[in-house]
Amino acid sequence: MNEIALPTLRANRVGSSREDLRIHNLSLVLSLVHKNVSLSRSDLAAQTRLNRSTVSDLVAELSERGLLLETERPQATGVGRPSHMVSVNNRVVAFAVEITTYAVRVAAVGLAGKVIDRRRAVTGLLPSPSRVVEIIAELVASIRSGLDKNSLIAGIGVSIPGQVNEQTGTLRMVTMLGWGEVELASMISAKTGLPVSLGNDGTISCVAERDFGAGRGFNDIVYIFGGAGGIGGGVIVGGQMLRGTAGFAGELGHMRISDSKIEDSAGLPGTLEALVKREDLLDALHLDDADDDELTRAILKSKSLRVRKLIERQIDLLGIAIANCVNIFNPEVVLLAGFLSSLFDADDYRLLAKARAGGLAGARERVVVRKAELGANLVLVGAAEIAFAGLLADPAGFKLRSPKSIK
Amino acid sequence: MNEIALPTLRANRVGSSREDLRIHNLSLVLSLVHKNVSLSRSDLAAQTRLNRSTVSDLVAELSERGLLLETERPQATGVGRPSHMVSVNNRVVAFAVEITTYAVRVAAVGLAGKVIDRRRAVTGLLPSPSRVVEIIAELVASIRSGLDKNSLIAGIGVSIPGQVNEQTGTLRMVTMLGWGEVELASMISAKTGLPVSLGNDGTISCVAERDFGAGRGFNDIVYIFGGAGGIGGGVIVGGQMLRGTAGFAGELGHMRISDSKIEDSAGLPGTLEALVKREDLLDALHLDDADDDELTRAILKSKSLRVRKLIERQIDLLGIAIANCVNIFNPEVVLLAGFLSSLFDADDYRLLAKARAGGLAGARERVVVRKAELGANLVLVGAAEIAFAGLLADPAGFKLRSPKSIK
DNA sequence: TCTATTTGTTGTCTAGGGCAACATAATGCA
DNA sequence: TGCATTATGTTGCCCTAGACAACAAATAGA
Repeated sequence: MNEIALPTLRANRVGSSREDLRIHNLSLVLSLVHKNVSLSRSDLAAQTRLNRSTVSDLVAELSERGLLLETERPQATGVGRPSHMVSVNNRVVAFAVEITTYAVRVAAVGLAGKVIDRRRAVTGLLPSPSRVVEIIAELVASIRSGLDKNSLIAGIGVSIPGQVNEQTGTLRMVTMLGWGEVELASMISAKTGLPVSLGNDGTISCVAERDFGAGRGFNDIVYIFGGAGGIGGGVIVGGQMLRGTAGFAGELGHMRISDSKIEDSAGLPGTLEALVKREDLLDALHLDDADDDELTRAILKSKSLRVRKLIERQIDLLGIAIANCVNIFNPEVVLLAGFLSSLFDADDYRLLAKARAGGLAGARERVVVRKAELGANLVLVGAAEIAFAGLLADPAGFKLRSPKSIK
Repeated sequence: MNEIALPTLRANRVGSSREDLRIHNLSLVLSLVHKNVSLSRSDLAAQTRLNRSTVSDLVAELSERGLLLETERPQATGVGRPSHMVSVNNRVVAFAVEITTYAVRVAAVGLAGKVIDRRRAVTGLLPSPSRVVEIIAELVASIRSGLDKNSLIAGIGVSIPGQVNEQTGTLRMVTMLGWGEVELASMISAKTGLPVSLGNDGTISCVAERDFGAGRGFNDIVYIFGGAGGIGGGVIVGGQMLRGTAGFAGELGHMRISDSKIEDSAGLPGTLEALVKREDLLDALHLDDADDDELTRAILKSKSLRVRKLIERQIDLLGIAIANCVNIFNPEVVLLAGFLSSLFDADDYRLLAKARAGGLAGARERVVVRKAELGANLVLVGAAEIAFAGLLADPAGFKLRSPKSIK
């Protein structure tokens, strides 16, 4: 029904001129097609409530700029003249980068959300920032050289397993990598000649879920992700990513919920991340390593009382955290990803009961708790999304690059 | 329900036409003058980045509608032709209603933020909703009859010490009054013939602080209020009130931060509200009743070890809650109101240290913790703000009423 | 008094969305 | 098969609202 994450125009406090109007409407149309991959022009007119002729004009401009494609032969859906389908041009691409503890993944992702090419390189343990930047630049260059000549490059979006100042493109405290303050965005930009956007991995995954996953159609989402390194999160408020002043918002894993002295990865005691750990589950199940599906299966199969107790404890704690989020954000949906979805599968009834018990009457009623949808490509798609953000916000003003023009 | 403060244009997902443009710019100008009480036309042009002639035109339309006033004799500020001052017309009024446990306050508040008239009636303990509505209607009517004939009435804004569905104007769970689900907005509207907006008291106070108090100039605010009935809160994200799906968001007091079994007013254990209580302070200080200033003085004067310990415990818990908020919202400022500001005064150093200790590196750095500013009129001003919201959002389309036309 | 500076005012220009009329392409029924 | 119906695309014109430029007005300072 409602479309989400549509472009908020510029939610700033300056006056708007006719140009802003045009930018907004172009942005709106492009964003709508982007989210739905393909739409008819009449759908666009209906959803935007703009005049047919206006939509035609907007679509024409976006097509001219190479952002949209119109099908020649429209297929009929019912009575009346069939409408042309408009789809996003997947030749408009962004480079999505995922930095993890010991590897880097880079992908070219089309505006239609399709992964066009993907490479991966192992960085080794605790690599230096400049080494990682080098590897990223190499991977980007090699993918770039293989792109279609007509491609248009929007930029690079990078997912970071730690804190990021999104305003300045600076890293802070990536404990998993042992990095302190690093000017990552400008470093990557210098080596590639492309604009770079950074984002926290939780935030980025949340965006991906909103646009293409279990969060579609929702405007108020709490997303909690459990990975090997800890628990991250992201929050969508009124269709918009919650960023905070510097982009540090959404650290749901470091929410303190207990008097326990056990510390999380950031050294904070009694937090959700400190108490609900993937490792503990693996230990109890005598698993060395497992992906989330294997973990879920192992949990469901296990007859061990110890495992049972552990899971109940973790579920109860997760329930408390969810309740806190519900009281604070009054969201439409809470999405659980990573091993937290294994906990959901283990005993969703208990989890929901616990979450409800801690929520206030009003807020908890309509809340839906769900598993996230997107799998391995999640972060890459999300990273591409933040790279596309500028283009989507101002389709006419955003400068796209060719695959050839290096630097 | 509606937005207050600066009008973020319509952050909606439909296309914009020229009319929307006009609405936005009118809204912007009116909101700016409203926030600053008085501004010169050149200031307006500078701040909105609109053309001088456009600002003139907008101001002229708003003046014609009786919303703004222009001074005849501009006073010079420097070189150049002096600019006309534009101020908000305080004859445009809203009725602000504050419902508390045993009394109702109603005020007429001008668009300039001045309280024009104010009445109060004691309701007795646990009055029925319809009784309270009756009292409100009477107070509104009596104030209304005394208003200047040229007044323009925007509507009624009501502050509720409990949960409110702002979308539907329905109350839920006002434990302090023993009320369940009540269609309060339509009840009041039926008796007064005026549009009614409801808001949670925490939310409303937060809005008032943002617009006229310690939150001026900030876009990301966490507000925590400690009253006799418990702890409420409000959050401003990117200049906008955090509302959630149904308007239940911002219940910071019910955030669970401990394993303690002590329950808060909603029956939730281990929450901030359960553990940090005004009552406990009064008890320890052997005070029967005291306002916040008296409380602060008593705290600072007290030499009792028991009091000292209690305060330290409360401060530490409040610090944890603040840290959680900082990690979740990455705000620019955290405002403490009510008896929480007494705790701040008691030992701000300890409180800040505790809050910092629980915050993540990035988010905690620039956070400022402050006492809220506005006093007794806070809630009334805030309630008026939510009544003005519709007018500020669409100055040309909003229907104002005369004092005479009853019903 | 004259100049520089800033602001207000007026008339004109123009971009861009609305609208109506018409063209087009499908369905459905006689 | 032909014609009515319906939904969509296209075209030309209109209108509004903001920009802009030129000029007037009001101040300070020399």
